[in-house]
Amino acid sequence: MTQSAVSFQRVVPPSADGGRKAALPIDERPYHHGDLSRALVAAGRRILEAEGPDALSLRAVAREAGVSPAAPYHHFKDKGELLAAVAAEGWDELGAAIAKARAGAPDPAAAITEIGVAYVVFARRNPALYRIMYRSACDKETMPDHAKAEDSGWGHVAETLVAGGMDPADVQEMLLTQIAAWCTAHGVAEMAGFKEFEPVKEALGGEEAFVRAVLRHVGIMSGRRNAN
Amino acid sequence: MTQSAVSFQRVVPPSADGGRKAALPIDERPYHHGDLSRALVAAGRRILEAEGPDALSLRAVAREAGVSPAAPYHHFKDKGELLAAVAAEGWDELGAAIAKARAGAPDPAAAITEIGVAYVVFARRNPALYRIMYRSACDKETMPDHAKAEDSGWGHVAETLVAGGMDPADVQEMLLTQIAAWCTAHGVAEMAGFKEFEPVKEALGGEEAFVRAVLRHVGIMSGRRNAN
DNA sequence: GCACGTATCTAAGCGGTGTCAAGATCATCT
DNA sequence: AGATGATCTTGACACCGCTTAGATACGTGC
Repeated sequence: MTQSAVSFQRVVPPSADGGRKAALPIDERPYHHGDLSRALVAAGRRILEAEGPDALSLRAVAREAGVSPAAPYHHFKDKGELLAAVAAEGWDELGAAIAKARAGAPDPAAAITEIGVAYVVFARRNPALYRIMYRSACDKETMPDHAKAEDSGWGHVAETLVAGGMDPADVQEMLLTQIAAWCTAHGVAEMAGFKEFEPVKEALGGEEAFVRAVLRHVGIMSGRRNAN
Repeated sequence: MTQSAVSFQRVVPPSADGGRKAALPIDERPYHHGDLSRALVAAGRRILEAEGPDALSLRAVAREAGVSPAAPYHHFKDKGELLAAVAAEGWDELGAAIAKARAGAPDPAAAITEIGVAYVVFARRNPALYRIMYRSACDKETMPDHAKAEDSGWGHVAETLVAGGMDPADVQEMLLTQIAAWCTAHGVAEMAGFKEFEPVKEALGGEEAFVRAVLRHVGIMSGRRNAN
């Protein structure tokens, strides 16, 4: 494409406001968005944070992106695929948070706990996003691709277990440990907000301390061995 | 009320077919149902089992019960309240399954594992119901009343821990242990179907053995103590 | 520099949903 | 018998996911 034909929809670069164009006067709105799929995902996350997962409709996302209700169908097969794209972003960010937590831990045993804490903290800070993330996974009964990639939570747990002395050839033991760790983190993530636990949280000095206590209580890789 | 005024809508007792009346000729259908709220919950469970949680709409429930779309609003404030009623039934049944599993265990340590297995088995056999159960709990960030009642999962875990020697006065330790157990069971319940775990399940001889292995791996109350 | 194919978007509409307001019907109490 | 309150229906509204048909703009080939 020649530079002479610079298209006017780039006057406001799409990344500047996350793809929102609804504020523009109608006749200044370009027919082609330019980067709609990314803008739709961004709009989805905004709605998610502002109004919760139940408000996340395809039409609302299109509205937020300043586009007709049918436009998203040219970028996503259906609503589920859009949600999966939003969820994928979440899994990536969760993976990054976990990597950071692991890097800051002094030894593998501590790393396992810190990974769990980072997991729960992420889920508690982004509850709507976390629900979307898990819903698409549970529906398909598969771990999301972004969650089992190398630089993801799952991978970091595996590496940490090996660093802590576990034999990577013992696939069964590795898997059982990873599953146990993952399940506990997921459970804590979904239940940590329950009002019944407020007293304990206060006694321990806040929710993060509470989470740490629960995870340590389970004690994945804390030196104990199983009676089997 | 006098017995002389026996109402004709009792000709077919509501429990006989679970409240379904759609099969009756239209002009034989009584204007008043007689036991609609119970029938609606029963209809909800039928739809849940037959078509999954996404098909569980208020209108579908009303249809299944042979009643107009607005009728449920005279018995439930909104859709959420109907779902909560369905969920409550689920929590009761889960409590019963847990009680049974606990009763069949030789000692407290085994009981904890069996309780967990019963929990996961229930969730895996009634996946749609289980999702409804947890959704209404997570939305309100409270344990469902039916789940924390005396003869419920939560109560049975507590009693088992005490029977195993834990000091009930140590509220914090009790709660942390219960939470850890509950979280693990919930996590396993939601992830046990993941395709990635198929090999391990086969190696262990089925899904129930797999669940047992994971739960034992966490080892709530299996004689080990925490490094804390 | 222009035409054409294709990607992108809009408009209109279908059947479905949750929810509400108004009216019909029935059980019961006086 | 008449009034009252509970229960159910009818009809409507706004929103939803999704489809089809047509409009528009981009970029490539000439």
